[in-house]
Amino acid sequence: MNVRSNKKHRVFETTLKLIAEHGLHNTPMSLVSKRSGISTGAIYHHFESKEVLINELYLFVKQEIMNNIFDDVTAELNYKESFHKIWSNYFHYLIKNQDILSFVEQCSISPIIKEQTRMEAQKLAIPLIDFITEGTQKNFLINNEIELILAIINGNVITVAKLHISKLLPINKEIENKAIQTSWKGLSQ
Amino acid sequence: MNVRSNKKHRVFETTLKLIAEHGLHNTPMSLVSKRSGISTGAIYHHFESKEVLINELYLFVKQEIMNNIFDDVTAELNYKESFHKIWSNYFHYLIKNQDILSFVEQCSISPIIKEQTRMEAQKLAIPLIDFITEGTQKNFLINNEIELILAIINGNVITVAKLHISKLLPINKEIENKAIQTSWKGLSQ
Amino acid sequence: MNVRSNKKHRVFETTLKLIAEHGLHNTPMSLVSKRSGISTGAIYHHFESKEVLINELYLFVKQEIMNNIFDDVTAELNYKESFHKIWSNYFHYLIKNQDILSFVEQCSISPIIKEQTRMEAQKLAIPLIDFITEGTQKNFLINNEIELILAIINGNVITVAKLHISKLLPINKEIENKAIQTSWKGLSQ
Amino acid sequence: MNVRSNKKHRVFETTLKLIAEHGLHNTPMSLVSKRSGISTGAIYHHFESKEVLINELYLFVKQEIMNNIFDDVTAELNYKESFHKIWSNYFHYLIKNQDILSFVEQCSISPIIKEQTRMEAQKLAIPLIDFITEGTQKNFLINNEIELILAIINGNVITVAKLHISKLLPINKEIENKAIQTSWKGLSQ
DNA sequence: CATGAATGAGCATTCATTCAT
DNA sequence: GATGAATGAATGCTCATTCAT
Repeated sequence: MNVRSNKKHRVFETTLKLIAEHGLHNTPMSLVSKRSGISTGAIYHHFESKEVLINELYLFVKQEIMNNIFDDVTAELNYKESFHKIWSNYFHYLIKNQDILSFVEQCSISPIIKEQTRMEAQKLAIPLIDFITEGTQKNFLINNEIELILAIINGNVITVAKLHISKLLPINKEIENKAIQTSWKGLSQ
Repeated sequence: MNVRSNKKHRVFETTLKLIAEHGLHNTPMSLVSKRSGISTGAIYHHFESKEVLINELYLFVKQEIMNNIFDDVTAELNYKESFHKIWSNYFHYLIKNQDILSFVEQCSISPIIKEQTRMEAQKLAIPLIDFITEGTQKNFLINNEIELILAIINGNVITVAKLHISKLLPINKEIENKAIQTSWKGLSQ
Repeated sequence: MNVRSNKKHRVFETTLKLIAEHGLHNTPMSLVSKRSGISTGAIYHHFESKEVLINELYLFVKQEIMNNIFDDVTAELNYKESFHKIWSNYFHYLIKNQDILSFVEQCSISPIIKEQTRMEAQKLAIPLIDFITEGTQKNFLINNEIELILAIINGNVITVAKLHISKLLPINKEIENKAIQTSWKGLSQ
Repeated sequence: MNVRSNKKHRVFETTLKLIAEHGLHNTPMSLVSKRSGISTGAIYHHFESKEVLINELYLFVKQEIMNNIFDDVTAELNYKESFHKIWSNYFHYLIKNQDILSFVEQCSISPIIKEQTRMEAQKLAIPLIDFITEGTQKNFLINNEIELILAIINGNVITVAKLHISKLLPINKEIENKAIQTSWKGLSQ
């Protein structure tokens, strides 16, 4: 990463942390500047506006998630095992990166994320869509619309991660496995 | 409803609409005042601060949801049929009240909602918890932690409602039934 | 004048003074607020934006000028005497209100004044246009386009007032009279 | 012109255009840099500050005007004809260089132009002052103060040029001649 | 000499909240 | 209780100027 993207990266990290801590509604640019050690002017050199920063950050974290969920999903695993691995990777990524979970959820339906951004974010999910498509074609998964299956898996992972974070039900390996079983049982043939 | 709660109600409705439209981060009290036709002074008479208003509204809509999801869930229905009915009621309530869905999701993990509020909201779900507890005790549902089952059902309904609203996949009766089947299949014994 | 317009009036006076002193480019709203003793919020309650404030002020001072230049122009005066009186009233108004002269001149060709405002300002000059029209119809003035005559008179008064203020040539009664003679001689038949 | 002054010249031209377009109050150095293709660093190498740039530009355009108004004013013309020619040259220069007219007028009374600059600008008018002095000495012009005559001529030309640009009264050759007659009639013996 | 990213004080404007009426 | 004008700290953003490369 060069100096330029390094700076963007620092702004991303700081913004993520602050929004998780103070909320989307309560994170001034001045605080992002102070905490990141980058002047407001420099931030605005990299991002046209706060809205653009948030939207770019949204795409960035969506990409980061995708970069992590296929870890150790090798050719040796069968479909069910791969499903299990991806679900688990995704889940552990979220609970290790609670700022990201918090940010993505605050944005999930907020008008701050523009239609264009949501469309681009959808494109980032293509590897996951391919995986699901494969599952339906080979009759591992029920023959539902791909978007529905994707949404349900995504929703399940996030739901369980939020449950863990809320401390209402700390998720240990056993409960995690139950949750994955529930997802798989609902969606498999 | 007396005059006082009538006014609170108007503030709630207006705030809900505005937050769905402009986002939690972008809904000034002055706009709530203008749109509701209630002076800022009067709003502050009913709500100590904006934060209090948001938190009270959060509890209000959570209650409203609960008030609607048991409609037509009568003694004549068996457990699976009741599950189906509740899921469907919840889903249709959300897509008929998209402002509520949008508001609840924007708040779902935001620090604007206080711990105390979340705990009270949890209490409102008792009828649903009872329904799930019954299901696990009578072995209609898998023997998972109640909180996990509740979270997964809740997550599924919201996920599918958001999918519908996003227009990525408009949900007709057929797809709705597939979604309910998926939930049931995952969670039932 | 009621309380409301009183406040607008105070903002006008302060802004006028500050723009004359610091220039159109260098007069922040915060200073207008501090000097007028009216909070920025209150200023923005009365004026949508700084641009709107400047444009309204422009119309206000144009009106003020018109309110003063027909003083003592009575039916007893003949046309030439009236011309002399108006010229003199206008001139003395400007040198007594140098802030107004400075402001009007800074705005005279600046894009800060909108087309709409210029059109409305033009309407305020109707009494003067009527006076010139009378002069051309009764052959006191040369048969030039009214707009040309108006512009030349206006330009002459402002030019001489600026000369006085610049201290390059302090204008006493004798020089003032010479200047008026020059205007009259150029424009009369 | 060497490389250095060439660059200054490009900055002048760009600044002029931008101030005419966006106003004295709304022309950032960054825009001057971008539009001129000269880095801000380089601009600050040639001009100590923005204020210095504006003041130098003011003198530059005043000089440019003077460089053009004596065109074709040859020994063969009599005084009145020379007066006519100068007036016309000045007028046509302004309407061909509306950016200059706009800039000079925005500066005309603004505190952005320093006393020192105004004094130097006055010196540039010496050829014109000589011409007027000659006119008064030879009794072609009325015996008024030179500064007054200069100011009135200058004011008349600018006034008529602004009238043309404002489109309130497009000035054709006929009207131009009327305007010149008015100036001459007012100022000649 | 030239560049243009970086700085940060300063700007226009907003908005939660108060309080005189 | 109700009103909404007023407050002024805080916000998003700009821009004159600097300085490392």
